[in-house]
Amino acid sequence: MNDPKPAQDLEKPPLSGQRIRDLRRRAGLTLQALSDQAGISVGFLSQVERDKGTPSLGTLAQLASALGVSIEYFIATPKANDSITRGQERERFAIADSSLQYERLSTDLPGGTLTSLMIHIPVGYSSELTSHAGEELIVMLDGTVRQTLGDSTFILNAGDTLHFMGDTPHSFANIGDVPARMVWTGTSPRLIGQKRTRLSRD
Amino acid sequence: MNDPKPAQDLEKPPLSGQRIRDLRRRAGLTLQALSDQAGISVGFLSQVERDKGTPSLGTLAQLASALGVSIEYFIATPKANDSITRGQERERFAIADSSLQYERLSTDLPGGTLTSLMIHIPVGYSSELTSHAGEELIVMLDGTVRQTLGDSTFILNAGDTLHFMGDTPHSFANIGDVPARMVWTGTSPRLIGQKRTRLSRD
DNA sequence: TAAAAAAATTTAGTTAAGTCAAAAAATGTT
DNA sequence: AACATTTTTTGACTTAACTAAATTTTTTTA
Repeated sequence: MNDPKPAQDLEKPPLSGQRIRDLRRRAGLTLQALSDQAGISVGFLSQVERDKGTPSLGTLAQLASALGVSIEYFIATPKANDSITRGQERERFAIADSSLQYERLSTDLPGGTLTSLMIHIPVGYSSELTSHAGEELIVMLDGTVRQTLGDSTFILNAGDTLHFMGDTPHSFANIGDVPARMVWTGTSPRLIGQKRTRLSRD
Repeated sequence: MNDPKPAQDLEKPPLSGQRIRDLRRRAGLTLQALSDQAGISVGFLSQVERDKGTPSLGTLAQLASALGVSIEYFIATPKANDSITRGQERERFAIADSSLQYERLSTDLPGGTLTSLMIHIPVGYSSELTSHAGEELIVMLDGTVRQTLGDSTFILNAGDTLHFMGDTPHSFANIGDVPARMVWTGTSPRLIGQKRTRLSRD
């Protein structure tokens, strides 16, 4: 742990005051009106909107609440590179020692939160129970899957979807007699530290 | 705009110190190591992790960067209700005066950012150019779509995907001879006061 | 198992920036 | 042009963001 590189050069906070202003105007509010709702002074709000001041997280939460959005909306996002994948060309990966296979649909966009996978679930496969931060949305394309979610259990067929917060313990299993396929999309950060094995296409 | 209810209930800032701690431990870092990387003192980091102190946005950005995640990861999220949709039961909606139809796959989870739609694109349909905050990911299920993205144009067939930031001006059109179908997923926030259908990218 | 080392927490501060109220300036309305 | 409304600026206050160092706790070592 020598020569630790500071993560940042004491940059400005990653807050876009312009987004607050745009939202306020879209809602047809004056500075005074919004400041009243958010419980801050009108002068400070003016400064925040013009990036001449930075609110604390608590104050930012109040602004978000008054404007009916979540805090993330105000966070400035860096520029990103787009990504396209081709159905005929995507490689399949497998978690180490697992028959589960998946294709990566999304890419790592700076500051992005979306991760999406095409998951191929063999007949009889059953996952372990897991939970983590972020949202998850499953779109079933083929087959039949039993999804547990907390104390609930859902049978999902092609066309069905399930949208839930990932911190609820959840698992899934292919209970049909054909391989199942789903599009899994999540907003948990990319913390996938598990080993991946590259498979040839079948 | 009278009797403005102050949003300030003297709440704690919406920060989950535990998430920072979990992430640090998962990365195998000591308090000292992470504080060095983030450029803050070890004592303060300890307090932040135990919710006994709140970092400024700038400091939070440094922590996020040092841990390789985005700020959103640390924001505490309220409890949510999960949602399931059935392929055979979902209603189709249309934008006013448009032949474009869509089904809602996701639900509104408090503090959530994920929105997902099944979009049915008639032959010959062409959308207007649009841009907005948030990420977008398209998974093509059927048909052929021409997607413009900034200066780029992509032909997307069944199985192809495209992942991009929504602030790049973009549009799409069905250029095939059969109806097209895509799963659209986005992280743009749900703006209060705006028609929900705005999210269908028109 | 005791001692040493490492890691985490607590404490007692400093200080700068978050935030204010009021004045001034800019903008909108009639 | 006069007035009202909205926004910005200004000069302050104060408190919490953040520190270094001491203390405690936990882990490692022999």
